[in-house]
Amino acid sequence: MSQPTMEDVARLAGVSRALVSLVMRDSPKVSNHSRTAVLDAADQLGYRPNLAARILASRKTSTIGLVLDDLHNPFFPDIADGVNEAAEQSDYRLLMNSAFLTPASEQRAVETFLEFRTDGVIIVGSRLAAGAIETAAESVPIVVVGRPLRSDRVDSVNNNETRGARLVVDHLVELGHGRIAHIDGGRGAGAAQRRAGFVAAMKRHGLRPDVVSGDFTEAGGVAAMRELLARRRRPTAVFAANDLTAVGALGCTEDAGLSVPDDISLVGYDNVALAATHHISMTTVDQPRNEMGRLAVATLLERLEGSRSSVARHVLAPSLRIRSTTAPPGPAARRKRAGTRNNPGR
Amino acid sequence: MSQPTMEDVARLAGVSRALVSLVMRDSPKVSNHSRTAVLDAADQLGYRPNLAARILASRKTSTIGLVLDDLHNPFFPDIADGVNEAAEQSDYRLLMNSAFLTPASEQRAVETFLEFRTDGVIIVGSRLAAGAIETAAESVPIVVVGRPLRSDRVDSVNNNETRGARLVVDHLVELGHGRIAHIDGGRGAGAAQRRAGFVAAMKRHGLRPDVVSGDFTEAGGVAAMRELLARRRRPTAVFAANDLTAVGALGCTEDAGLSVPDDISLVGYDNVALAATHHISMTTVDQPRNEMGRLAVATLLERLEGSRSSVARHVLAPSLRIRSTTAPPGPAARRKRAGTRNNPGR
DNA sequence: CGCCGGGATTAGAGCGCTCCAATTATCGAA
DNA sequence: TTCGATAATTGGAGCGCTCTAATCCCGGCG
Repeated sequence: MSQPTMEDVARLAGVSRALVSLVMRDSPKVSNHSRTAVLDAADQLGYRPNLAARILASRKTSTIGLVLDDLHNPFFPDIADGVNEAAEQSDYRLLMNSAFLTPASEQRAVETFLEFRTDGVIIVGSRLAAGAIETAAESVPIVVVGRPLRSDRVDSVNNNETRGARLVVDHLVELGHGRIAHIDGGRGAGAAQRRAGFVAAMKRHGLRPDVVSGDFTEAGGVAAMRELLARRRRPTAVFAANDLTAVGALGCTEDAGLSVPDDISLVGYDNVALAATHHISMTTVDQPRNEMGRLAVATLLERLEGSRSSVARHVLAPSLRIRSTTAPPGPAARRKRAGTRNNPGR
Repeated sequence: MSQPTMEDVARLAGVSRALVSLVMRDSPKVSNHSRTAVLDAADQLGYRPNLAARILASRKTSTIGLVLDDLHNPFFPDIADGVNEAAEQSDYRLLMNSAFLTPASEQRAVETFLEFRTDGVIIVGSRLAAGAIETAAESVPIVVVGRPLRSDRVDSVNNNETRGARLVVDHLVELGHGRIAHIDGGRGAGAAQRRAGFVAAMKRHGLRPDVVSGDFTEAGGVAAMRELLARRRRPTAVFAANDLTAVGALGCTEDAGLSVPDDISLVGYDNVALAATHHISMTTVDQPRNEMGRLAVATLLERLEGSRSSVARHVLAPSLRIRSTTAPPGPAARRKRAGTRNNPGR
């Protein structure tokens, strides 16, 4: 299990260690003859460069670290896809870590990357205190995705949360809803902005904003919905902070023998693939996740290549996707729509 | 951005580099006095040990690498949770990578860990050729999860695929189904065994096994189901290779105006959280994913601590979860059940 | 009062690689 | 044939840490 080193390869190939190093890095200034000799020897020994040594000597890792808040939320893998695609086209290798929904885990993940001295770090859906991110950014360029952040040192990529929330409220109000509740994302990234956007939009319409707390998970959606349904006066529409929460709320509502959207309209956020399936067909707000991932990498590379030193704050436009979980409220509306909606039958 | 080194800390604290090293590793043989001095100095400088240097000098990374085939399939995050929990209780740090469903990406991910010299690697749902895994295992202990493998050097953790498939077929046959199709997982991990299990079980019942190809993705499920529905004689039941595929098939079936389970019964595999939601309520085969993740770590640690040198092949028992997507076939059965099934209404 | 033992500390030799300056080989031109 | 230039190769000095062996320090003991 003890691995061969460059020294071993050099000896076998009958050249110097430095030459082997050049070959391993595809330097053009190596004769074909010695190149093949080295490559053969390396192959024969099963040689593989030692990353740690390489990093130590070269003082760069050619690696970017990606921290995802929650792998169970499809939003994150979607971003990861974008990040991966962009990273593949660069010379950087990707290393990931999950925050498993807790700040402590996230901190640990980031810390690992800092110790590793990755060239850059992308944090998606950070739950860290702004100060902690700021501090980390002192030692490595960081791009935060999906977490609005006003910092003049940390780059960020977001969608316009306020606007997204407004799109939802406007849509529901237009349908005739007045009692609209919001299941928020608690301390999750972007939750505060979505909540604020909801409150502002409601007030704009002269409506009373009603917020119950959630946590961006499906279970959280179930719990919050249960609470809402238990009320004397139920809301006629519910805006969940993300699709995962909305799916939980959907299941809970049906469990209670109510129908969506006949009894209650439901809106999510993110436009995760699941929401788009015929079976769920959730009205939601789309965030261009793949693009956000790619943009995060591009933003990071600008820093790494030194082509930008000022802070970058990208804010992409969200868009409403109207599907089958929203409809006008009340029995009248329900009757009016009878027979016109597709009904999966399950 | 240039980081302080141990040397800097030592100088500031007025001690030697070696002492700082001891403090950083919580050695007990350091006086309280110098410990605080060092810690203060480190803090003041914002010192963070350099992982690369540390690894190089100590010849161990205290890191285990985790490679997941597809983040979009909740099966993998579930396993990751188990792995994380177990890793947290050990002294090993976790580093992840996604294979993004392609062998090439997976190979790259594994390669990164090999160069990094992680102490061990856990590959979940590997698509690599057995030979490639075997080769990699020459330089680092590897545990493969969710991919049956006969190797006398690579440890593995699996559920009994054959048995899982049999549970499904038996259940469907018991309900009265005869025309049962299987949407397989193509080249995905474990797909071959599930397929074989399906074929064997069908034959045992004297039925003709009908297999169409899928790829463990939702899109694959949609495509395969479309093909099945287009047939002159549709199957009365479909066994999808995993839940993701089943969800795709479900949506597709409903799109076609058919009802599950009235027109077609549907079974998945994995028992992913999504399948358990009231809204989907999918009959499926449960794999103890969290436990599998933990077991993978335990298995790896045994190797690392040298308490086992023989190969370990854990095979856990799958179990059937009967929910609302399976029912007896045919119009008669349908009539019989009229009004008895819960109907979400959407 | 010198010596001993053990805890605390330190010097120094690497770990496997990159990078730079320096050396050697190669080759055409004068 | 010689020289300069260019190409190819090499030695050696680190990169920032760990680890072993050696040293230091100090109180207690004979």
